[in-house]
Amino acid sequence: MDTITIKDIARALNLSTSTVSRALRDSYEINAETKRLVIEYAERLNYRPNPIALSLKENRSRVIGVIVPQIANNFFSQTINGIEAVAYSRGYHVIIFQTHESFEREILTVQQAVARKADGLLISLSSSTSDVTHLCQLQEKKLPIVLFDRVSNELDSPSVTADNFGGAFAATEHLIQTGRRRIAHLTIPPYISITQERLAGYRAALDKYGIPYDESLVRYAGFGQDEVEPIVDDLLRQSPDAFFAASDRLALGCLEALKKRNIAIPETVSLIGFTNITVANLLSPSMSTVEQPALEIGQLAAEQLFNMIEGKQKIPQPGIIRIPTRMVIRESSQRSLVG
Amino acid sequence: MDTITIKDIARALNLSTSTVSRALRDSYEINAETKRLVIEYAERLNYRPNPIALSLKENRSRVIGVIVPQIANNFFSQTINGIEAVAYSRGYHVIIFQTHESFEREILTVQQAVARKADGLLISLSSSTSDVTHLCQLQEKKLPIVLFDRVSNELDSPSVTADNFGGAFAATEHLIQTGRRRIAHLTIPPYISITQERLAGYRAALDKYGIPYDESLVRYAGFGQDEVEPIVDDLLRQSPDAFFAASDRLALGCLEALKKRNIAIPETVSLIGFTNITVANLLSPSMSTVEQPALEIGQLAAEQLFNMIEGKQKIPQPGIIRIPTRMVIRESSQRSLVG
DNA sequence: TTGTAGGCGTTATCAT
DNA sequence: ATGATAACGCCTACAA
Repeated sequence: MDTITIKDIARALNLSTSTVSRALRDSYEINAETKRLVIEYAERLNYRPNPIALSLKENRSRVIGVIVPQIANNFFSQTINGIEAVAYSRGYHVIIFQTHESFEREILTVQQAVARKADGLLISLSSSTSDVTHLCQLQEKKLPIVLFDRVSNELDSPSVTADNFGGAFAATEHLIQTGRRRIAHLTIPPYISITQERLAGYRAALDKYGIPYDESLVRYAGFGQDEVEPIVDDLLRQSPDAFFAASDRLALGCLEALKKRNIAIPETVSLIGFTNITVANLLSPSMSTVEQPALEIGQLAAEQLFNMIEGKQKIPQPGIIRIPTRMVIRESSQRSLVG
Repeated sequence: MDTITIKDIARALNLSTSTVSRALRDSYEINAETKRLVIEYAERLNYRPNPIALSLKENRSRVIGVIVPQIANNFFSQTINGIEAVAYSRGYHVIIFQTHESFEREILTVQQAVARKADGLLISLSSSTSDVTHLCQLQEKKLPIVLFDRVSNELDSPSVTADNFGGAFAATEHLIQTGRRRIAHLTIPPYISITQERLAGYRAALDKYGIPYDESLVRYAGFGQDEVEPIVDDLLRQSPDAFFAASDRLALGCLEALKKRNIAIPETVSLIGFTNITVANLLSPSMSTVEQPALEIGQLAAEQLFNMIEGKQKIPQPGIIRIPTRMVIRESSQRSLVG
């Protein structure tokens, strides 16, 4: 791999490496003619500074690390899109890591990012992460960290999520207002912040309408292939008159299971995740959704991070920014489950 | 960022950096006691070798670059999953770049990957890439490159795709066998290999059944938001009795447009892309699909790449590996468009 | 068995 | 205006 270096240019032009370096960085104290010569030659040979050498020297990489549980997930891939757009506009590159919902891999992954001298980290916590000391330590070492989506208040960092509470509240309220009382809540593992927030929104809505909270209507599902179906069966035994699923995957799994059992669904609300409105519109039976602003979350999180990285003067305000969700109501024609 | 280096260990233990280095790499020519001491100390301080320094020294990075048009795309995100799994198991890391379907960004992106000393590249070409000399040049410099999904025979590299011809043939044949004769083909930009292959499969099936190829039934759509609808309208004017869409996105766009116009669909086949079978199963109107083995494509492509990177001895067989697709037939109840 | 020196590509400091 | 030198963290040939 015959990469051309500053040395090559220096040799060819009978200059010292320092002169070449200065010429390329357009230093003022350099002869205009020399400068022209160097720049021309560099261009002709398509010289590119070695980012690795620069990283070693400057102890930074112009790379930010993005750590997500899964890439193959509509929400996260759209978030990454937003992050990448912002990073790109600032001349940074993005390196993406997956934790596969494993705490151990999250730790390894964070170590890797740090070892590779990422200038900052954007993290969405794995579902098995309850302890964030590994992140606290980095923060003490002044590494800029921003959490998004799955956040933690154990960590004093800026965080960006959707308004999960509000979205869940609206979804549940809608179901109540259309006559449902026994609303099943199918949700993701309990540790994650979004689960808690969505559950709280659900409970608050029940509260508001004087409907008692019934624990037997709430079920947590992991990320396994065949976990959803038995849980739906289980919930059906509680004779619910509506389903409120906390994610795309669960909502789809739920629909699938119900269809299989030939159960007509009055209305199912999938909270959070149906960024892909196109799909939701075409689903049968139809399903109302709460749309999550994935792109915006990514952009805003990235902007927060760059504020920390570049404007070191500003003290990062460690607080959670919540971006409003948007509810899309799709009425289904049947209501057979309604009491 | 108080990262601990080999120097720190040397100073603390009153040794030279070389001794420490050797001890850590478990060199045979080192005193067992010294070795123990060093390793223990390193562990206690949680020492991690600086990959950047290593990259600079060894002129390689243990990172492979993956270049895709879009991350936020079911197919690509699943492919990346497969790639990552293989890379991870070999101790490599993956850095992902998006070209956003732009030739210019593909070039920039490839340069970046090279500058960052990626040990190899996995590329799915952008839809606006017709010229691959930028890749040929790298190949001459011995950089291992493997193409996947969107390949090119201008480049003598191992390539991995789905059996697009076979999939399209099967899809079209199925439509013919169920009585259709005027099968509209809604497809992606013409430059890309997969478009050509799918079109060829479509034509071959028509041929087999003596149906003349009608150019007015074929339309290419770009990746813009609102491109699909007018094209579908256009196609409808040709009074087709079936649709064969060449991607997830187009198939969904097509369904959406038809639904909006209250047009009953006898059957639409979306070729290639519905990795997300769950969604396809729930769609209304239902739609047969050709499933693409995204994960396997990623894995196989990565394996090819590692063969080139590690077993430099083996001459990479520059040929296209085609992984079979799987067709899932979902019969729709209505057939109103059928002549 | 251990230490010294040089180099990977670049820039900053200090000469000249 | 330009050059020599050292340093970033690591490894390795060579010396001791």
